[in-house]
Amino acid sequence: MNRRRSTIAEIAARAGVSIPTVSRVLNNRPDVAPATRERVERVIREAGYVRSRVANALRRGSSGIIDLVVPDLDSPYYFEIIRGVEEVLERTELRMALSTTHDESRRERQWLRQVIEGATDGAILVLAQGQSERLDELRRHRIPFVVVDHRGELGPDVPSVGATNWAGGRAATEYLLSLGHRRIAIIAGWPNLRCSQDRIAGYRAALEEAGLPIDPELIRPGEFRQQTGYDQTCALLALPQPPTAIFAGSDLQAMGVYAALRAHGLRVPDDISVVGFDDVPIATMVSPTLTTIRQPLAEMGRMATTMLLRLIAGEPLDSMRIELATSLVVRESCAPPPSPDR
Amino acid sequence: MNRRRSTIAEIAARAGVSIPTVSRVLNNRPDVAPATRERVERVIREAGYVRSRVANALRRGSSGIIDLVVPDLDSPYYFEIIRGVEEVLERTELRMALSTTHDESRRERQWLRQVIEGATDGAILVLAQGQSERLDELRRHRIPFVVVDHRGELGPDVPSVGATNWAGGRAATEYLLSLGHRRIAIIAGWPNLRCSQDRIAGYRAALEEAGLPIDPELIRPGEFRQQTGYDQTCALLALPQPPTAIFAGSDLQAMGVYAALRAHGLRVPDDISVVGFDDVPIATMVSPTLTTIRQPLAEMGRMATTMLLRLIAGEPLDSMRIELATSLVVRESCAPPPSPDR
DNA sequence: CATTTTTCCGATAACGTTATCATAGACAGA
DNA sequence: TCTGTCTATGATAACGTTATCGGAAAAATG
Repeated sequence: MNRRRSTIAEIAARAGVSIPTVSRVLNNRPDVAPATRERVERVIREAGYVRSRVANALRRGSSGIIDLVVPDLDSPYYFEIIRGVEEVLERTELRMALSTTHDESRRERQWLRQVIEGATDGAILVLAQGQSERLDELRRHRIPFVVVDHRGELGPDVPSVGATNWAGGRAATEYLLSLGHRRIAIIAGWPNLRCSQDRIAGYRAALEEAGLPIDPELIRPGEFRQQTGYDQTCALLALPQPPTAIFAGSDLQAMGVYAALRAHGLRVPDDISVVGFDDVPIATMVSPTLTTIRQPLAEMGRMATTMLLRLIAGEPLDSMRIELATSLVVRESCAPPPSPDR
Repeated sequence: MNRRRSTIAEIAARAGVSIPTVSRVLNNRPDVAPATRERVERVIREAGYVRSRVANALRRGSSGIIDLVVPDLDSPYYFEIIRGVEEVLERTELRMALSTTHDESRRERQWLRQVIEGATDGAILVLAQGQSERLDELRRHRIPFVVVDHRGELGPDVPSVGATNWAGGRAATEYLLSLGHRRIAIIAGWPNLRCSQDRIAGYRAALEEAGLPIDPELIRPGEFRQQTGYDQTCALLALPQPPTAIFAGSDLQAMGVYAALRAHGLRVPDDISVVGFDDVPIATMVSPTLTTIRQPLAEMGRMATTMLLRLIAGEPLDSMRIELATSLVVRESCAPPPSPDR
């Protein structure tokens, strides 16, 4: 059929109008006579014309693309966020460009260059530590952006969406305390991550409020991966006085905890209770189903996108930093500690 | 600092050369004197110049973006494919635009319009049924594309990547037969999906080869979701002569099977064996870990991307249709059937 | 030294759209 | 009828690049 991509000029010629008039029709401008509009629209339809976004972008200065940058694609955690972003974006004309940093310094600059070159309308960043110099660079290029769940320190003027980590840490601990647990271990993320610190602080607050001592042996650092859960659980079980409950830093970690406990012949929740963090889909699929602190990840993605859309539109933000509430989701993985006569 | 985005013209003026020369430096053309090149490069660096991809795209006719279209973002299945695509793309200068169809006819046209308007360099499509008219439209617009795991009938001239579903269905069935099972149920996807048909055909082939009768009651259709696994398992258990093994159509479905069996007080694999399909990460996290037919999803994504890159480069494809091998991954969810005296 | 080739660089014209401004005609009010 | 608004349209110039061509030095060749 039509080999080449048809242009606005062809349509204009065929419809017997000028080029700007076609443009006006395409953009639904009011100043076109109804008869003309109809004629042009018919020609457009017949020719199977599709307008070039590129040319549009060049002239208009906005590309219709927003960038979503995540550290990795290896955890359901990120996918939930991606889903939230997509949900909002699919109702707009914007496309989502997805890229990863892998936290390598080699690639650090690369994504930034890609983002800036790409004439993004804006960016949503799910970053690991630091990288605040990168943010400066984005700002210098006047690229609107929102940071999701930044794990480091963030300036007060940086638009960001997070979750109430402190409250989550406290809620999980309080719940375990209410079941009667007195030796509760917490496996966190890297100690230099803000969210880890917050959760540990919440954990300490709950213990202190209950008048219980804090045993540094029961606070274990690590990564948010399965392996960490496994390893640290083994270490905890080797303690002279092992914990009766383990609060993991992520649901993935909790899966590692499950595996380690099974390997030691311990049953959840009869012998030991487990609480996760995140509430990703797996939590409902394992047995026993995992009691966890829900982070509204998809909603964080949605919220960040909504904020970004406002920034792009030039509207002011109600608040620079938004923290969505975490909540305790009780399932089957917790029970009162085994009777002390054991 | 510099408020506006700097252009090639500014660089040219500052370096005392013409605009095309700057362009030549940017594109590493050989016909630039070393001294000039160095001078221009220095100015570029000092000015913090980044070239406009949009203008480049308009002039060159290629946008540097490839589209990845998936039906949904609600299954680890798609994420594995996305990961594979990303792995290849991150080594190139191309960006990935991710969008979903949700299999709604309302959105069907929309993604297509987005893809075509967006001046994509190419597209990778993970589609549900049908939609071959859409493919025609892409072809008409000369947009290179590759289809991943198309679930319907595909013309022989359509570049596509799939998995050996028939072999997978057969391998799973043979494995269960080798353990001594004689009543094996299969839960598949929609009967009109090609992959479902293939797997069922593989299942039948294995049974026939073993000289066993095929009981239509044991072949259950459904979706690839967890709920289907649960529902169909309940139905199977209600049979006068229930199966001793269940071959699920996806790992997610298998999770539903697990849940239903637990609800009926049956143990895996002691009372009943389960095999999944896909081998997504969950398979290793549940207990017992899931024996499954591995589909190399990430590799399918990688392969599709590699093929697309060739198409974009104008190189010929070795083969239009590539099927990657499925393989049986033996874990803990299968055992010989319980002794018949039960 | 004259001639050819090579190397480097600049003028200019695209790419396909939209914004700006100007203008022709229609219509109302005096 | 004249003047002044309003409406619909067209000419033209951008947006920031790259491709094409031509030409001036510089280098190679006779």
